[in-house]
Amino acid sequence: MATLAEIARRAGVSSALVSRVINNDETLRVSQETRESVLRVVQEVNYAPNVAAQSLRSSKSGTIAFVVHDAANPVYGEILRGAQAEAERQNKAILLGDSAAGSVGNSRLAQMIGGGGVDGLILQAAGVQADNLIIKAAHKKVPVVQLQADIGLGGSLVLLPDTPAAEIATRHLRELGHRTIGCLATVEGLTFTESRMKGWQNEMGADADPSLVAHSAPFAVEGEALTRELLSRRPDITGLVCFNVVAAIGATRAATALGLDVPRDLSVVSIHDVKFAEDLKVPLTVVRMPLAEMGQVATKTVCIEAPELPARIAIETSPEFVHRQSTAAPGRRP
Amino acid sequence: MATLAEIARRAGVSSALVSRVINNDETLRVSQETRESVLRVVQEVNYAPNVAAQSLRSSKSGTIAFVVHDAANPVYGEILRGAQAEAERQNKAILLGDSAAGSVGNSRLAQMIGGGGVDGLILQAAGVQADNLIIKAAHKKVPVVQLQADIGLGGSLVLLPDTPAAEIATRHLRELGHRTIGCLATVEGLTFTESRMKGWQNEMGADADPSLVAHSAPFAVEGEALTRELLSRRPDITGLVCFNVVAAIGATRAATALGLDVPRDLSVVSIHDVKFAEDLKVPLTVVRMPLAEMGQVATKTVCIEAPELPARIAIETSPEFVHRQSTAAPGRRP
DNA sequence: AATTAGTGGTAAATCGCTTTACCAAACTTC
DNA sequence: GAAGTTTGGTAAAGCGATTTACCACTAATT
Repeated sequence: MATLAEIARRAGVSSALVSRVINNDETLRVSQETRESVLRVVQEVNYAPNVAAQSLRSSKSGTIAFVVHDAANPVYGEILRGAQAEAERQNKAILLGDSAAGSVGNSRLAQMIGGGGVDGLILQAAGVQADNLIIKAAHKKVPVVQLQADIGLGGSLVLLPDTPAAEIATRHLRELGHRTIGCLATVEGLTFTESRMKGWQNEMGADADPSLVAHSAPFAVEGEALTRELLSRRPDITGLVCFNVVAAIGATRAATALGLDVPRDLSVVSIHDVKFAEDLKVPLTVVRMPLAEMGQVATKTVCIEAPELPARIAIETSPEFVHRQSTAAPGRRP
Repeated sequence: MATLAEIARRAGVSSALVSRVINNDETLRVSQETRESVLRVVQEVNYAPNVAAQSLRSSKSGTIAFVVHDAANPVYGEILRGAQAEAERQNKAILLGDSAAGSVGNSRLAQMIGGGGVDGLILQAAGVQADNLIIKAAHKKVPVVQLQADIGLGGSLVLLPDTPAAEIATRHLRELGHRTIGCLATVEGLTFTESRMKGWQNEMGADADPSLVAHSAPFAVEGEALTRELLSRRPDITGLVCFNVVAAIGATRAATALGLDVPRDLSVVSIHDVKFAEDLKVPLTVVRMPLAEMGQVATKTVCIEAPELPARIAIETSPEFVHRQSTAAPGRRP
């Protein structure tokens, strides 16, 4: 692997000169021929600067960590896609951490976060308490952006239009004539859960009753179990707003298992879309969130070179309502 | 950010000593009290070694690059999960590259690969020609493992039990009584495509006719289009083996659009499973591949410290047949 | 002739960690 | 008491890139 010194030797100049030529140092005065001979050697040996050395010198790694609690979750895929695109623009590479795949805390990634090996940290920890060790590692060492929920890491918090999304979903059911609308929410206490709850409440008005609410982790089995419970508690429910599409799929399973037809007996609308929604037994009516944009904004934010990041960033892009066949007027087929 | 020197100063010793204490140098003779006072300071300042410096000194980055051409593809998610788990064991962090999300070639990731910033490269480029620049960057600088298809990068090639999987799928249809079985294959010429073709041929024997084969990229729309074409060419097809589950979903769309019932008029079996397969209109019968294991093996292989990696590694774990409702005897409902 | 101004570079110090080689001082041993 | 031996460390040389300060040499100006 070629080094600057090697090139300098071959070109018969100093390594300082080579570095300054390569980096287009404006203050450098160099003859055309010297410059060219340096560049020729650079080509010849296919030179690539050693990133560790650059990183050591500059205290910049060119890397940001993106930590989720389940990389296989389709929702994160889209956030990641947005993050990746923006990272490309910022000339950063993305280190992927999966807090479900193991304890991120004492992983290499944590070492890197603690040891100046990343320029920023984006953390998506919805539903699971963040790994304390990673928090500690990151503490004051690296810009942090939290996605969707404030789990006390400090740094920026990027939020989706959660309240509007829940309002859109709920309003849709109200407009179809539903009055008793259940709320299959996400994990209690998380920022986005509370914002979505507010959206549901806003539209439900006096009809918002605590017994209509269940909190589910974003897994199908849990969505199914909690929907069963919810429906046994409130058999009068005709519509259900789900805060997570994976839980919503569980909800349709529960309905089917209980002999209910979706949407005739139970309308289901969810936040977040899923691939192949059209191919499901019950194609879900959903409210799409600007997930890629969130990933993009988070990445951009974490790359800002500023003493203090903005505390909160709200993604303003409107959620997109997608009507499929899981919702209809009560008692009706679509 | 604390440095070794800082700790040394505080503890009143040399930084060499601190380093050797921290790294448990067996050859170091040190008094108990000195050791303890060093460790105390290390705790106090919450010391984390600078990874760039370590990396520069050791020529190891503790990082491996995992490059796919579409990180959102569910199939890769599982490979990635396996890779991540093994990376944890090897104490490596994973840099994720998405060759679809942008040109990996001149990205930071490519710089890192070329500049000693990664200890290994795992490349999944099925169906898309690999980015030449990344190939060049990696050339002879870093151990490379290719997944599923040899795209001329050298290094190791990790292969799934492709032929057995295709055999299992095809045999299943044969045993149900199908004779005219189409083959919705993946991109022609790729290693795994050819291996699966062989599996199909093995079971079809004399019935293997080239007109029964179509090659599709792993997208639903393309699977749909090619299935239409295939069925118009060979309307006598009663069973279809798909090499990719996403294309298989497209195939069921095509069948439905043509007024065919799956499985009564067309049985569909696919390689690879997908989440929520049970919730699809047509729950797909599939042959699951040991994807996580492939990710794990690839990671382990790329981490081997050896002059030469093994050229080929075959994953021997048997594919897992999962019978759902997309296959039945010709003319029958399940 | 002496000074100034420009041209075309270079030396050397960091960045922070690791490792090899070496060395005082204290303690044994003969 | 001279020669080893052990104990408990340290000095210094890198790893490779960047950057600041400085310098030799030529050409132009006074």
